[in-house]
Amino acid sequence: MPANILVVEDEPAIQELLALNITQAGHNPIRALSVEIAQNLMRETIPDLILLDWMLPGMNGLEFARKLKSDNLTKTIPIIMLTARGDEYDKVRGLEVGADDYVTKPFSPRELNARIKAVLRRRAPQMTDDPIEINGLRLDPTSHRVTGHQKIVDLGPTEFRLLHFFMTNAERVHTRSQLLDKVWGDRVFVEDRTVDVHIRRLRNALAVSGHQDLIQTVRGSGYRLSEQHT
Amino acid sequence: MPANILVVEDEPAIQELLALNITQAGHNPIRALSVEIAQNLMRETIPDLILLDWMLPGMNGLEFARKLKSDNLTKTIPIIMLTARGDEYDKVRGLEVGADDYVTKPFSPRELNARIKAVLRRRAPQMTDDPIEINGLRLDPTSHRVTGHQKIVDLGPTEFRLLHFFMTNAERVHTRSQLLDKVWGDRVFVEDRTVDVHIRRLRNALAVSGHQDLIQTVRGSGYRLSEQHT
DNA sequence: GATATTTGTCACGAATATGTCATATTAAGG
DNA sequence: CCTTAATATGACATATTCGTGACAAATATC
Repeated sequence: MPANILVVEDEPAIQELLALNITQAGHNPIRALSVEIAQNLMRETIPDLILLDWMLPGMNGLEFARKLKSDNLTKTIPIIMLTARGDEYDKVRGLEVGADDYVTKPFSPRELNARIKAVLRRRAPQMTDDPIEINGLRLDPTSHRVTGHQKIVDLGPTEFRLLHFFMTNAERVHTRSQLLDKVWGDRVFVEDRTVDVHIRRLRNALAVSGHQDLIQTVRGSGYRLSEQHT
Repeated sequence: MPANILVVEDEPAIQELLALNITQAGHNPIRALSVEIAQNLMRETIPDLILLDWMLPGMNGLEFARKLKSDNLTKTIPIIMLTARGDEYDKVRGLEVGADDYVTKPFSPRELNARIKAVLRRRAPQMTDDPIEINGLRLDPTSHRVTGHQKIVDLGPTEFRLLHFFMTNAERVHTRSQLLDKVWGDRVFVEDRTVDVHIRRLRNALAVSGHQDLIQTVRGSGYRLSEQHT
């Protein structure tokens, strides 16, 4: 599965190098010479990964990263930062704002590819055992409990898995087949429409705490869990 | 449950990086620039986990790890070692002396956090000999007695161990095989459904003090002891 | 060695969850 | 508006999971 990788780097030679590498790794590089260009490009395509140089003219990488991480739409996009060798200070700052990994310049193509691969492998946020809370709805995997506003939400196994998936991948539209893959498991053969029914059951159950509108229908595409009230 | 994590690393920049990461993961870093300092700090606080650099001035990491693992007081503390990239020799030696995991430098923050979490999760709440009381139900490991509301609850050996485990790991779901592992011991070959039967016997016995609902069924997953009513 | 207790397994009914369909409702485009 | 496609909903047959009582084997107790 080829991924769109946004490369934000002002030095053309290095950018060329990066793009070449990415192409060879079977992915699709999107080049931006500055943060401003990057922001424009992102209006068209939301990339799967961002390679971000830390030293940029104008708005610097740090600021850009912080901005990305504070926006719900983009906060889940992994960022790999490029730092000068031994620039530990940058690394620290980068981690502060939530960069996911870093590569020191001069980088070896091999290392870069390895890290890209590693990060992309985790593209779907791993379902951890940490409790998740969105909009007052709380899901705790270890106790297998869902609560919202002091009320206990009673869910069947499938609905629980479904909600769990939605909460770990919030703000993102999932098609029915994606949901079948991720929630049901890829070996089953069930109708797409079945998802609808489970969505309804989930919404129904969520009504006890007033969260029935949390899962939204995106006509023609699928479903999405979002905190923003449309 | 925040954990105290001792970071033994002589390079200040990297130490800073590690400490920041640990803080962001919700834990409490304790910094030591050398093994000697670490040993002093450990007189005050016994950490829950040790991040140990392998290349240290003075006494090296290997020696320190071996020392920790040979002392009864500290042998159970998990150790994650930091090795230089591809230094397979160190990895082998490290695992030999009982390190629990390793991370190669330069490490990705995400990977580090994942490993920290994994190691800490393995730290199962130890079954102590202290009496436990939940919801008016009291279990005393030393006298092997269970009482609830003045009534004595009569339990068979297996049911006692089962209840003991549930009470030390309350509010979380345990699958049948987890229970078989933890309560029966991991070498036995018993049917999953046997757990059901023992759960019923336990519930039955707990009925004399009105605690029959303390252990709840989580359909499709397992069982859970919880004070909160469904 | 006789008796009581504990333990694992099974069979079967009850409770619950699941997938599918038929039909109602809703949104989008002309 | 009206048409059409997409989604929501209720109902239902089926499948799955759980609770329960019974029972025989193993173990402990006297």
